[in-house]
Amino acid sequence: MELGAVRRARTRARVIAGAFELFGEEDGLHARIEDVAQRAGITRATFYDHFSGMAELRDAVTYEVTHDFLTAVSEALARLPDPRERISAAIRFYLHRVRAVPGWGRSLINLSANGIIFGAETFREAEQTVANAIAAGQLTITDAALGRDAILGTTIAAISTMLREERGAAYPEEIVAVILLGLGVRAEDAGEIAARPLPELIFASTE
Amino acid sequence: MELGAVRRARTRARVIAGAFELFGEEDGLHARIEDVAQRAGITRATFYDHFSGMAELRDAVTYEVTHDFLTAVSEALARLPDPRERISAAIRFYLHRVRAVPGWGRSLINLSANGIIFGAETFREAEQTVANAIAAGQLTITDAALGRDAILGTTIAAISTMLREERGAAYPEEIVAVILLGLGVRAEDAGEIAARPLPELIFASTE
DNA sequence: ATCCCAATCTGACAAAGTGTCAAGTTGCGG
DNA sequence: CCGCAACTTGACACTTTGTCAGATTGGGAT
Repeated sequence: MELGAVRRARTRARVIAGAFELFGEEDGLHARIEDVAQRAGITRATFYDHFSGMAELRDAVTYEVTHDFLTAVSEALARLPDPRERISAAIRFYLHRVRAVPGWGRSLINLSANGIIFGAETFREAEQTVANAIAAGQLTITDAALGRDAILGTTIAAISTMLREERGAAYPEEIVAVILLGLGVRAEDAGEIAARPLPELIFASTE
Repeated sequence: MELGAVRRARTRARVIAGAFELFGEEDGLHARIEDVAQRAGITRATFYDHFSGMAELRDAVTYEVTHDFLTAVSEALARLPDPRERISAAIRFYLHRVRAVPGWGRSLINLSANGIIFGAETFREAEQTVANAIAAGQLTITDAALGRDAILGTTIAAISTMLREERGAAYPEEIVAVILLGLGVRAEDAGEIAARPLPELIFASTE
């Protein structure tokens, strides 16, 4: 191990964890470097020893906060043979997590500079899954980008709604049913798929 | 007329028009007060004589830029008896305008602090229209907020996509068909409604 | 135990942007 | 062509960002 590397890593982790909290609070958009440093118990100078500025911090927090979740989701989805069920499960994982950890959702929304919560990776994955479902003849639409827009757009709107107003516990399943139906899944299948038990989600312990 | 009011109004209009241009450009998010003032051909001091700051300017531009369009849309929709067709036409008005005037779409996206392009007014209208369609027995969903999320979320994703990648001229109609189908419009109706000729859109001449 | 060196702290600085103000100039409306 | 409001000029205080030199601290190798 490099000299002082553990201390450095610990500090970095404290900064990211603190910033994540901050971004998830009311008015988290307007957090200043000073606030972030104070929350982490360090000085501004030290902050700049770890990050070049706010943009880099945002990227780091985004990565740290989504990476475990995203890989866990990816792995869980990989075990589902039906593309339609993969779509369903992905959306429900997101929405259930937002329901369970509202600060996570708020942080995500605040982190996204211009409303695009989902990174390029998620973007491509969603489109790919839709393409697979199309290839399997499960959908009536023929444009994967169209399906991706419906999925991600509706999901982010649902997240925003769940954070703003009280929605029932069944909201994620209802959202999924509407999306699947829109993509052309047969009506009698859409509801059933949306209600299937979710596979277990195992997070990599970064401890 | 008050003393000097016309000059004042003209200056204000120049500021708003210039800021609108600026917001629609690449990197329009980071426009400074100085830039806005320069574009309008005035000094910073004069800017502050009209607006308290960036937030108020953003509000003013948002209002100015959407109000005519929104009222025109509202009026055009009012003449459509079928709630499903009102949903369809509203979405298509937005998407076609973005296609015709990309700067308008970029400005809207940049103006929205956190991705919520649509103001509270539009929010309520969308939900109300969905509620009407539900009451008319045209949809299978029963939750108007759900329909609103699907409509607005998918629409904003589609706008974002149209500004980023090249999409065919038929994209708006395809988007509408997916949304209507998702809400539970019968498959044979969804496509037909999405393709109906749009009513004329008459803007109030603010000249 | 203790020594080394990277990590952190202290305190200061320059630069950029915001918001305000007083005093002077300009141009529209009567 | 007069008066008043709109605008300009030039300056200032304040906040936030980003950097830096020098002092201090703490983890890990010996």
